[in-house]
Amino acid sequence: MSVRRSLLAILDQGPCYGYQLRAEFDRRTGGAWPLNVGQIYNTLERLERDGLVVKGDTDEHGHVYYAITDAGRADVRAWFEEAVSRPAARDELAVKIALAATLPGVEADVLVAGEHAAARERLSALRAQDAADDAYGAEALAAEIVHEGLVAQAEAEVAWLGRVAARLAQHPESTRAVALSERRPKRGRPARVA
Amino acid sequence: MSVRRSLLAILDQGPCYGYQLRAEFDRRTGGAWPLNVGQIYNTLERLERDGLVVKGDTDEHGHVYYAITDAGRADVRAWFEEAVSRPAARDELAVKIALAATLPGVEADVLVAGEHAAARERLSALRAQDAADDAYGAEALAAEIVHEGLVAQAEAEVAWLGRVAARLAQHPESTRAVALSERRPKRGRPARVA
DNA sequence: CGACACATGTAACACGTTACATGATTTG
DNA sequence: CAAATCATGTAACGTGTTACATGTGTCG
Repeated sequence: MSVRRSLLAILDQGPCYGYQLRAEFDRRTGGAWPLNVGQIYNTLERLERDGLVVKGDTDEHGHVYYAITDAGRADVRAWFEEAVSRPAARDELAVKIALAATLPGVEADVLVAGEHAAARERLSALRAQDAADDAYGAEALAAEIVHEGLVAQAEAEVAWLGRVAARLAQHPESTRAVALSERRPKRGRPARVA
Repeated sequence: MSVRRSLLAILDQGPCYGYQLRAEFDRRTGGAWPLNVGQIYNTLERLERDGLVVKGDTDEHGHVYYAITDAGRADVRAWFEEAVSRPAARDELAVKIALAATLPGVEADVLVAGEHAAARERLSALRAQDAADDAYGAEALAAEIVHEGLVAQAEAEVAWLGRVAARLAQHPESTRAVALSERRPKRGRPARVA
């Protein structure tokens, strides 16, 4: 949903053609998450199908411009007005760690140590690189915002993994991993209620 | 990729039937990210198609068991051995904030304030709830690990959004938002190189 | 000329997600 | 009995992602 909404938000500034959209997206998000061009055209087709943009004419250079519609504008406004829903997606790392800690036969401590090291390395790499590479003004601001976000997330991850490692060290595997449950219809956690 | 791998990791403990897999996944991930049952059967089909599991016979209760194959075991081992790739996905919040900060006409300060408030609320809610509800032993451990991860992430998000808000307050919109670029083939960021 | 960036597009696929249909069994 | 849970499955869809085909223009 992120790419789709982003393209729409950019188109809210005025008609754009495909390649231009990628450039705009890239410079406005600091170049993290590079976007495959093919996806732009794909997404534009779907946006048109849904009535959020319309395909305009081709200009003298052969550029095919797309323009946002009223419905599209409404969608953008809604996106910017509502807060994003969190935690949106299953976090692969969290899921993996949780499973590793509870599945017998998995060396959770080793696994966590590995992830911890990897996280620390990512953090170092992030800190080493200058956020505002060659950018100026607003583009530099965007790059810095994104960069700071990535750093904050990496820091949190490192701290969390450290705590997990400590926790696991206290519990021997035999008291932490648990085999598959036998059928136990009512026992165990009751059904989730809203 | 997270669900698929998780189911495979559970099946590595022994044959399971669909409903059982959901229960195992749920209790081993602390009940965050509840999993739709339909998805289990879906995923099992795809895993079988890829030769990572095989569909076994039906037992006396009508339960259809699936068993992992050697290829499946190799896949699980690889998952547990390699560190997850990060930052994996485009972070919707980061993308949204970055775009809001650079697109003219978007009240980025208001938007960030809203997200900041929402993030603080999420953090409060997380802190209010007891991680290990009614769980015991290993299941409680899993729930706590996941819970701590969510808290750490929420804390990082709150701190980051606070910094972003401060940053935006220093820059008036006129110096931060930037209109769509005119065609500038060579100027601007050079093409990404590996 | 040859390489490369610019530019548009198509086709296929992966994973995740939900809605729905169906039936057996349990339990208040 | 009725409602809820257990259980299996199907069909459809959404976004994201990649690989590929194709052509123009530019520059060393």
